This record gives sequence, structure tokens and C-alpha cells, in this order.
Amino acid sequence: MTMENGSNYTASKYRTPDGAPADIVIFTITSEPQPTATKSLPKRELQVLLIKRKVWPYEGMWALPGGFSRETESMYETARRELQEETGVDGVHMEYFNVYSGPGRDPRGWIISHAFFALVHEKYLAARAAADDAAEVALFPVSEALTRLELAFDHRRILSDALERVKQSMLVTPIAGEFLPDEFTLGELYQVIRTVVPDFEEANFIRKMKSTQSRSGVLEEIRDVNGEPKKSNRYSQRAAQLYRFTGNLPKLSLYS
Amino acid sequence: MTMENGSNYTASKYRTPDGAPADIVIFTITSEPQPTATKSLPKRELQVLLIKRKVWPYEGMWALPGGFSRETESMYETARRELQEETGVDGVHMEYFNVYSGPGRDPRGWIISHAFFALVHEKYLAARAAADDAAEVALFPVSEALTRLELAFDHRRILSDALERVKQSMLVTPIAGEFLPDEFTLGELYQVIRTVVPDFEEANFIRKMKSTQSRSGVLEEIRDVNGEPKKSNRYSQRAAQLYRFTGNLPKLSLYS
DNA sequence: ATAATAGTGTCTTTTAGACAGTATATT
DNA sequence: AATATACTGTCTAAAAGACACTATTAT
Repeated sequence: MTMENGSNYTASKYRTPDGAPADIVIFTITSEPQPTATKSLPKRELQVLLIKRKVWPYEGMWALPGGFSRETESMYETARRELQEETGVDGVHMEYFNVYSGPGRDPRGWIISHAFFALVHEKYLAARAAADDAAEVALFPVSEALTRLELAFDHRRILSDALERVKQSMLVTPIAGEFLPDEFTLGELYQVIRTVVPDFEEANFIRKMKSTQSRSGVLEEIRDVNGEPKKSNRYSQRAAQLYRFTGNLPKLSLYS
Repeated sequence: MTMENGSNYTASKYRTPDGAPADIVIFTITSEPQPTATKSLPKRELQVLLIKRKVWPYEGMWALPGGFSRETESMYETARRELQEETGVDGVHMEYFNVYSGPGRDPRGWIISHAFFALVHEKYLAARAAADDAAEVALFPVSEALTRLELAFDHRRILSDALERVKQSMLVTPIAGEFLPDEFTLGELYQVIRTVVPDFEEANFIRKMKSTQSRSGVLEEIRDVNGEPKKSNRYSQRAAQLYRFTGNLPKLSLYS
């Protein structure tokens, strides 16, 4: 302990926490080709990565990946490390969103848990799925994890909170891009948004995004080396314009 | 410790945190009547409440109010309790916004700090100002606290983060109401918003809020018992319509 | 009359929103 | 020819935005 000082500080006489873990809610969107007559958009589903616990408490139950923080690292670093160690995922979008500290939430003692969510493109999880024992690490549809699965600790609550947070951010930040390739069509974008926020309905989505001064600069059309619009027909007969996020963010407001 | 179990759990062999405090960034907006010829809107300024530390470390320096969490309470309860104990403030808007856990941030050891912000109407701080010793608890303009004051720990960073968060929320949630009476004029509302977000400029603010279907239901006009529009001339010769927040929140979106 | 805030009139441009229709290329 | 996605035409209504103008009333 760093106690080499001349004061009468006596924190040690108080009860201190038994641990401060980071838990990570890892979301991905899986996409499955549809068995249709011609090219079509894939079926997409929001999934969460869970780990089967191997030790007490809640042994054998599904839980969020995570682990205890060390004195030499920040909580964010803990989360990054655990993400890498437990799932092999690295360098993805990750945000801290809440602390879980209710008394009695962990039978091991006074454990204050710090919850992150990560948004991972399915391609980063492909390698992992092959390597890991599927019985110990698995993806579940979020709706199923919330309703049909009994999760360890208060992880159901954490997952539920994370989902709310991601839904919110989905419409207000460009995080949809985390589930998309660098270049995507507006049809794909719309589909990804709807996968996370099902009640987002915009009849004229494509038209609106194309007008409104390129939607205030959030997106931009991709052009090839000759300055010609770059298009893709991966999901459709008629080729669709490709877009990318610019990084620009208009300030949304209740008042403007 | 809650260790009455039959497992070989051995958290105690690992280093555990030396404390998990909650720190609270308490914002208020002061208003001072202007010495003008006729009635006018007051001068408003965003302020933060700080406490002068009486013990090591950082003895004598200004710091955010806060204190250590106990095993029997959640972090949120800790924050509420400290808010009440240290400043006498209760029942105000308070939100958790981040954790500060960088190694070495506290000379007392491994201290993981949980930061909240509170938004307090100045009327709640009036009583306190009289009771407390001004040398130990004081309000500072936020800009001054960030530039001219040297704060204890990493509290400058925490304050800075809190300010960013409140600026964001100001335009996207109805928290402006926390700094206003229940019934307010659009002039007051505009002034409060600008006090927190100086670069929010809306030439036609009042007009816009009155049109656009009552701004999507965020605000509503106040009517008196006879159904007549209720007005106030507290800040102007010509009486202005009074409004209140409805609690309705339109969903903002980059895409709609 | 002046000051300080609270509005309104008027006009142009942009956006929203609905809905039918056309475009493209694979099967 | 049917299919699945990607658009475009056309219209109407609503909102944004600029800016000059009027309204109110304590001093």
C-alpha cells in the first residue's frame, strides 16, 4: 500500500471492497443469407456473447465476460484486457456505461462491478467461434438472453441496461458503423439500425439520407478513382450507392 | 466478509481496492439582477460547489464533495448521502457519469472514484451559504474553477468531464428545467441554455418553440383557472407566456 | 420618450411525408 | 417473366430562417 506519508490517515480501519471487476456486454449483429430467388439483404440479429461459468458462484450458468481490476490498471484497461483474454477481441468500440454496487449482488463479498459494452463486427468473432469450445463461449440472440436464459449475478439487469444504452446511442451517434463494413449501402444501414431499434421506421429512409444536404454531413457518398459514384450490387440486382461515415456529427437538440 | 461457502474461492489472496468513493460535481446557476433602467433578465452564471480539504492529502486545496462508499449501500446511495451530509442538499437531479480509476490518482492507495453530477437550483443553496463557513464550502464559476484553481486529486479532469456531459445533456434532455422554476418564460429558458452552452444560438428561439406543434410536446403553455394564458412580467415590461416541461421527450435522431 | 423584453408579418427556401412509378440485373 | 432491391416524380404540407416590424409597460 502507498502509505509512506506523515499523516494520520487510517483508511485501513474501514471496510474496503473485496474487488472491482469490469464486465463487458459484447454485442454483435450476425447476418445470414436469405434463401430467396434472387439476391437479397441477409437476415440480421442482435446477439450477445456469454461465457459459461466454471467456478463458484453461479457455476455452470451463463454470465457476461469480465474480471477483476488490478491496482496497476484503470478500469478501462481492465475491460480491454478481459475482452482480449476471454474472447480474443481487440481494438473494437467499447464504452463504459454504469456501475453496479448494490449490497449483496455478489456472494463473494463486496464487489463493485463496472459495466462496459462493446460493439463488434461479426467478422471479428468468426475466428473465435472456431477456436473456442462452443459449450463455454457462445452467442445468444439478445431477446433470448433476456427472456429465456437465467444469467449469473445481476447480469440480466446489466444486459438490459446495456441494450437500452445502445438503442439510444444507435440513433444519436454513428455507432451503427461498428456493425457495418467501411463502405455500405443505405439499405444495409437501415437494416442495421432496425435490428437494434425495431420501432425505427422511416418510409423514405433512403431518400431522406440522400437529400437534406447529405444528412448534415454524417454520411458521404463514395467515389472511385475517376470520381464516379462507387456502387455495390452485393445485396441487390440494381447496384446501390456506397456510403461511409464522415465522423461529422451534427448537434441534435430539442430546441433547434 | 461474506465467505461462508464451500468453494475454494480465494479473492482475498489478491490485492483489493483501498476504497470506492463517490464524488459529486454540484452545478448551479446563480442569477444576479442587472442594474438597468427597467426590468431585465438577470445575469446568470454556471457555478460549481467545492469544499476545502481539511486533511491530508491535498490539505487546504479545493476539491469536489464526496466520500467513501459503505458495504451496506449502493454507489448511488453513497452519493446521495454525501450530497446531503456535506452540502445539505437533497432530492435534486443527480446522475452517475464516469469512473476514475487510473493508478496513482490518489496517494492514499488504490482508490476507485465514482463521479456524479448534480443539478441544483440556486434556491436550495441559499440556506447552505448562510449556514456554512464560506471558507470551507464555496461556489466558483466553472470557468474559473477550471482555469484559475488548482483542484485536489484529478478533480479538474472530473469537473471538465462533468461539464462536457451536462452541455451535451442540456440540448438533448429537459435538464434545463433543473435550473428554472416550475413555470418559466421562453426568454429564461433560452438564457439558461446559453449559460451552459454559450455557442447555442437560435435567432428565432421563441418563435420556433411556439410553433412546430409546441416543439413536439416538450413544453406546454400554462393556463390559469379560467383557461386564460398565464403570463409573467417578472423580467420584462410586456408580460411573457409561462411554460412548463411536460416530461414528453421526442426521440432525436441523426437519421430522421 | 426610453428601455428591455416579447412577440408578429412576410417572404423565400428547405424539408417532410406520402405514394405511385421506374430502373436494374439475376434467376 | 418474376423477383428484390434501388431509386425517381410529383405533389402537398410543414418547418426553417432571415429580418423588419409592432406590443407592452415601468421608469
